[in-house]
Amino acid sequence: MEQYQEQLNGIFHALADPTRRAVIGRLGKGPASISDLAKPFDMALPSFMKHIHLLEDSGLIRTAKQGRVRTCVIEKKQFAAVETWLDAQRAIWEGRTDRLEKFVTAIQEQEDIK
Amino acid sequence: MEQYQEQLNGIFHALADPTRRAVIGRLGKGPASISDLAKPFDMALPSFMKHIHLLEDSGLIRTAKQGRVRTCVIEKKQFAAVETWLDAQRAIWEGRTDRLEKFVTAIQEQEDIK
DNA sequence: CTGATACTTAGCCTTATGGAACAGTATCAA
DNA sequence: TTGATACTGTTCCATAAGGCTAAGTATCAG
Repeated sequence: MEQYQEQLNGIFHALADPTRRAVIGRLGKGPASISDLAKPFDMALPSFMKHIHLLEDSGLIRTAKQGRVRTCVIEKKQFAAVETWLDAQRAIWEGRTDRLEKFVTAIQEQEDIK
Repeated sequence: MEQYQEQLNGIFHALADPTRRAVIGRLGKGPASISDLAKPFDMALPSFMKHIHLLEDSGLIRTAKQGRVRTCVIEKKQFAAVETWLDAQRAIWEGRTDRLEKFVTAIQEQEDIK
């Protein structure tokens, strides 16, 4: 539960940068290598790599190296955390008291205490 | 369009902090004053205010002062931007070529160039 | 084996973030 | 009118974020 919060921190932070959102957009069309991904950006490779690392740490993408090429893939499952959070908010707005809301208000309470 | 990107920067950044998400969660239940909102957090008021300002700048909440009390309200409409972006990503994943995707790939292209 | 390619590592720099303290200002309540 | 309440403004601090260059490593192509 606390872990869910940290997951959200990472995901939202990752999505807060336009470069990283663009990478997500690109990877939505299929896997790509680092240099392919980096091409459209006017940025030194090491700088770009930081974005990739951050995306990977957030769980939004996965990467693997084959020979000298690192290939990146989108991790669609991870986006569910955002969906869940949004749904949770709507549940609160609508005063719903179903299982989803209970799950969420529990988290919310945890958060409030902390 | 460029504006949409900056909106997303602000929103995602705002949501990347657990204190701010907790405030959103609380405001989902109804309006509240600054000090009511701040109560659950072990944080000096000026520090807390920064979160409020940031949330307000992102458009996720609105605030107004009456006498000495500033009341905060959630701005549900603003969450639509996140929804739109998520839908857009799914549209890309699914290779959809409807209007939504066209809108989004246009944005994506813009982003890629920049 | 040698050069080019594709990252990686390491360090540096500037600005932003998230926290603090402390001192104000402006209501409201008595 | 005086004290408490509810912010607000200012300044400071440590760390993280996002960029850079320069140098290093590890394939792969010839």
